[in-house]
Amino acid sequence: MSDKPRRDGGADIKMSDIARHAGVSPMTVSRALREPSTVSEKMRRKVDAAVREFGYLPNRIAGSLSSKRSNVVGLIVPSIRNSLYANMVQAISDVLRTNGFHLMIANSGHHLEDEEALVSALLAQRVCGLVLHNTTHSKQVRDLVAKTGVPVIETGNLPAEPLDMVVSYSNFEAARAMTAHLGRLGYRKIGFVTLPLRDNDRSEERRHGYFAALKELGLPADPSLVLEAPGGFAEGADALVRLIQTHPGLDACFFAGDVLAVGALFECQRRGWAVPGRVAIASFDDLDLLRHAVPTVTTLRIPRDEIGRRSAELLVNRLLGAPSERVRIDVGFEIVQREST
Amino acid sequence: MSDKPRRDGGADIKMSDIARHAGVSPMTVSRALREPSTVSEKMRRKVDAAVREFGYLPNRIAGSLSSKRSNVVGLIVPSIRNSLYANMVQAISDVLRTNGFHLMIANSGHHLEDEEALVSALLAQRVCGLVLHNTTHSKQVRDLVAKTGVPVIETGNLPAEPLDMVVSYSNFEAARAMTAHLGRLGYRKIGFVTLPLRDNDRSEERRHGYFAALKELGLPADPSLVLEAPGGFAEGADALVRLIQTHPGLDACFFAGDVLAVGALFECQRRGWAVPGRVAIASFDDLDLLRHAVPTVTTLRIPRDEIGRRSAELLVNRLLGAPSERVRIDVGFEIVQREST
DNA sequence: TTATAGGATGGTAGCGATACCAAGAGAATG
DNA sequence: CATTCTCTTGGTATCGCTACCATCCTATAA
Repeated sequence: MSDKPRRDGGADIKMSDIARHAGVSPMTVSRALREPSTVSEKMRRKVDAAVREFGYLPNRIAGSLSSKRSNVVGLIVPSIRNSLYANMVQAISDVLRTNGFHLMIANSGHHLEDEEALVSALLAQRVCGLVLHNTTHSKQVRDLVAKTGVPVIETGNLPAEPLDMVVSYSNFEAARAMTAHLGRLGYRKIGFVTLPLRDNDRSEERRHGYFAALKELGLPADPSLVLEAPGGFAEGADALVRLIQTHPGLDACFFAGDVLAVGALFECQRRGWAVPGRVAIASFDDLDLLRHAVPTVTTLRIPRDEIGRRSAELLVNRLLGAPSERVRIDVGFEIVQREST
Repeated sequence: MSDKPRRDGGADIKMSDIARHAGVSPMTVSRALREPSTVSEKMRRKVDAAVREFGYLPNRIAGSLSSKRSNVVGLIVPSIRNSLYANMVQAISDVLRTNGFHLMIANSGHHLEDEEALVSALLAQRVCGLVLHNTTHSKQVRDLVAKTGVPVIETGNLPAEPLDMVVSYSNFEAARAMTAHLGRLGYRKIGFVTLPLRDNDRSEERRHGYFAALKELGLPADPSLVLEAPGGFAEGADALVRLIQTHPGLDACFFAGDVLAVGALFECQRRGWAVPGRVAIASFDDLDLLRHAVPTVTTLRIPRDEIGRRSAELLVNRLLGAPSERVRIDVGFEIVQREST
């Protein structure tokens, strides 16, 4: 190939070329492509023919610059890997696509500084909207968002002071509800395993919810019943074993995050601990896995795809002209009682 | 609907504003931002100060149009939900990001027609490169790619006639190797459960691999030992039960796709079928889950993140000027023998 | 028939950056 | 001291499209 990396290939057909070959003005081509109804049948046919003949692809970059309008939404998630986010991303992607928008995705790895850099980068790309799976932001981010005025959806938690629109559930309420549920089932010594609390308001809220429920149940708040563990099968297993060693009377354990519960369940199978006979296990988030494991696992169903869908819908509506009003949607959650408790 | 959706907010600072406030020309600002080394220390400081003062964010859309260069890579996966792809996506995203590129993602839902529409849309956005998790394309797609000359990575299979660059493993070889492995372990009646074959060359290749291995093993090729199932726990369970009902002598089953094996394993636990005593179970793709299940599950390790990483690296190199040559990387696979076989 | 509205077209001027070339200022050379 | 070279800086012309306004034509009303 050539010296300079060229990426527009040989076929560099532009609108004016199509116009010339169709015997119309560039404006007519532009209109025929974007608002066909404003163009006469005859013109439209001429344009369509030329477009097809040359395989013309309008340059959306130029279009965006000229119209000051973009059709790309930016999304920042803590981790793309995590299947919970994946569900949400898929839902967002689907809604955007059916409305002619595209999705630019980035992952912050749970770091606030990274979020800052990514928000800047996405805004520099002039995305027309943002979805942030995170509700605690640096001042920089808040300023940027305020200054540019892009519509923003926050997700993953229900913040006290939202940037703009929010679609989420309450981590506090969810954790409290599950803990209370365990109490109602008669469990008295309930362990709590959480994802790392640092830089993660969601984990923090869940922990508060756990303690709030204990209080309501009239159970002692024993900090040594709380363990912090990075998400993962092995970590869940490990956490359960440690809890049982230090608290032989443990009769239930609530794993507030990602596959921890399943790891623990497998460990019980390995050690021959009956679930829920020896220890009951409850999880957070309705992974498919939990419904099929043996025994099936009690969990909190968070409607991740609904979150994605509604986020995208709100964004699209706003972009299509809906008034700029604060919206706060609590999608709620549901306790799914299964065999493990 | 308000009159005009504006998305550039109040703060609409452009390079010329920064230039004026810094007392330099726009070109100097542009250079100070992109190639600071070509600008004198003094100028750079003036520019930086002004940039910070106004919180200026360069407009990459304008930049791209002007330079005919974009820093966005397009990615099309069959499903964002699927955690296998998620691993790859994350790896791609990471590499791109450290090189200053962004990722636009779309999912085709396994439909070729959708791929076509998405490729067009991404090319209209003037992405500087494409990653396609699919190696069978419509003529339209092949033409588009050829005409625009964008660098393309294909992934997910090793095609006979690649579009451009390929990073993958051989589904045929992988399935053959696993089937042969089961044969070597002494299993004689080996079932095969595959994902839907329609529009999916990867599944098709796996099936061929299975039959090729049977032949090498001198085992009869019995089509009734092959079942097609959509991915999922329940589907895997169901498939195994049906196979065992129709073939009581079944001593092993190879699940060539997505969580099918785990679903089957759970079913065995429910029915009290010993694994591998009653039936051995082998899977495809090294989901974390398989390493932790009880029993642990024999599987094929496909280096999904390596695929993502190397894809992105190839793309970045090409974009940074590497010569345009066909590259075909076979990342291989590995049989992971565990307790289930 | 003339006036007038309204829909369909086209011309022109940007959008906000970068490429390319010209020019000025020093530094280095003979 | 003149001359050449290099390093910075700035001016100008796009990039490919769309907004906006002017124009033209046809249809309807008076």
